[in-house]
Amino acid sequence: MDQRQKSEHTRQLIIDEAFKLFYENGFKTTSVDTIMKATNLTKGAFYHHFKNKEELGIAVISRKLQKRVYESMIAPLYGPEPPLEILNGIFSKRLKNFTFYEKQHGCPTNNFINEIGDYETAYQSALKRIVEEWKSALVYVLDRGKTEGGIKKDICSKSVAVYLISAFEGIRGLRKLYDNDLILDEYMAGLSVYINQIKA
Amino acid sequence: MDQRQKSEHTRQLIIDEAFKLFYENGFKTTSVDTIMKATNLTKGAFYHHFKNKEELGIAVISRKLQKRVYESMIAPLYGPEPPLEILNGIFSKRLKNFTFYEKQHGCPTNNFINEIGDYETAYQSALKRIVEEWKSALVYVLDRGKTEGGIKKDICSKSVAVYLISAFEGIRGLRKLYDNDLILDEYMAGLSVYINQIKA
DNA sequence: TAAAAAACATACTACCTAGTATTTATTTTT
DNA sequence: AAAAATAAATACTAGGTAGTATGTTTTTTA
Repeated sequence: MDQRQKSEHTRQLIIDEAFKLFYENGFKTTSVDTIMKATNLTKGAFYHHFKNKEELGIAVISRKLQKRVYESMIAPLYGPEPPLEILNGIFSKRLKNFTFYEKQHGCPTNNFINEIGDYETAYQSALKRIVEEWKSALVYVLDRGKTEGGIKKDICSKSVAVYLISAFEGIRGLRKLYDNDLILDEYMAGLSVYINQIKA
Repeated sequence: MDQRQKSEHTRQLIIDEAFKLFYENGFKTTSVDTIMKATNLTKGAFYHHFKNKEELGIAVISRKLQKRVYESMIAPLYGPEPPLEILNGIFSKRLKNFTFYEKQHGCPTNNFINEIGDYETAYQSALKRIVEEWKSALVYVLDRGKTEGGIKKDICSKSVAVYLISAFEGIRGLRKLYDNDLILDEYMAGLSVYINQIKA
């Protein structure tokens, strides 16, 4: 492995372990020491690759989080299936298939938003970029539904997109408080009322 | 002031200052020292009134948070106005009237849920109690709408309640990322689509 | 009014925290 | 192969952290 590859590998390793620990224990309460212990490297390596903890936070958000959201929540929106079917898959079906671990710890993006979304503009911007990308993709699929048929033409795509995202992030937080999926079932039934209203 | 009153006053002072600091800077990152500095008392006073920081956290949730949510989000649900009007007031109108400070820092309950909702069962239970009380009140007003007319009889009150709460908590988080109310307007338009669907 | 108890203050401990300074090992370049 | 550059380790600093031990003041009780 040449130097460039090795360096990139280490950087990614730090980001990966940091993401995991941030997700499980929170951003502000996860120390650089703890992260580096998880990588089996030392503090020297950390400060060689990152200026400070904030730079790592931004990297975790814009590299790791962004990618995860894109793969699971955004890319499917550009698929060929009927819009309503896609929406149901993203906002409903997916939920029940989360692991215990994912249900317990909620949505990584939502956790970041609520923990450090009001902390510094750098974090705000990085997180906002994710939300905006998601919103755009939703507007795209809703507009497609309007032209192809299946979705009412008189609803505002942006508004529906925001409401869908809000409810999804909200339920991922609420689920943390419970030890079973009942609240998820109720959310899903509540969502289907919504989907029903935008159906043409 | 007799001893009992004085003691209760101090306890409440600590809870109030703690709530404020937790709201602005997070629970885990607000130190006991910082809280006691805000009260102009010392650590001795703190550990006389509370066993440890966790006990304070629980007190803030079950005394301060619960009360706030009750007054602003739950009590109005038992008012005499038409159900749909009440729902619009709670989940929509209220939003725009939040102060800059409240928009910036989001919903105190939601912040707690996302920061420590997966941390310890003691926190979970205390937070769950708030959500359940809110949910019950929503079910009450939805059921009233069904019998009095105004709300469709074939929707599941519990599900609609959960979906409304989810979306509300979600948007209070998202709003942190933006420096204006556009996202709130979109949420409100998205909500009105929902309200429209449950209307009889 | 003396004793007891409650309310609080002061001073401390042991440990964790982000970040720095310096050294060593490994590659890459010349 | 020597010089330069990069990757990473080690050892440190200055300050924050929850919690404790003990002392002092005020209020209540007997």
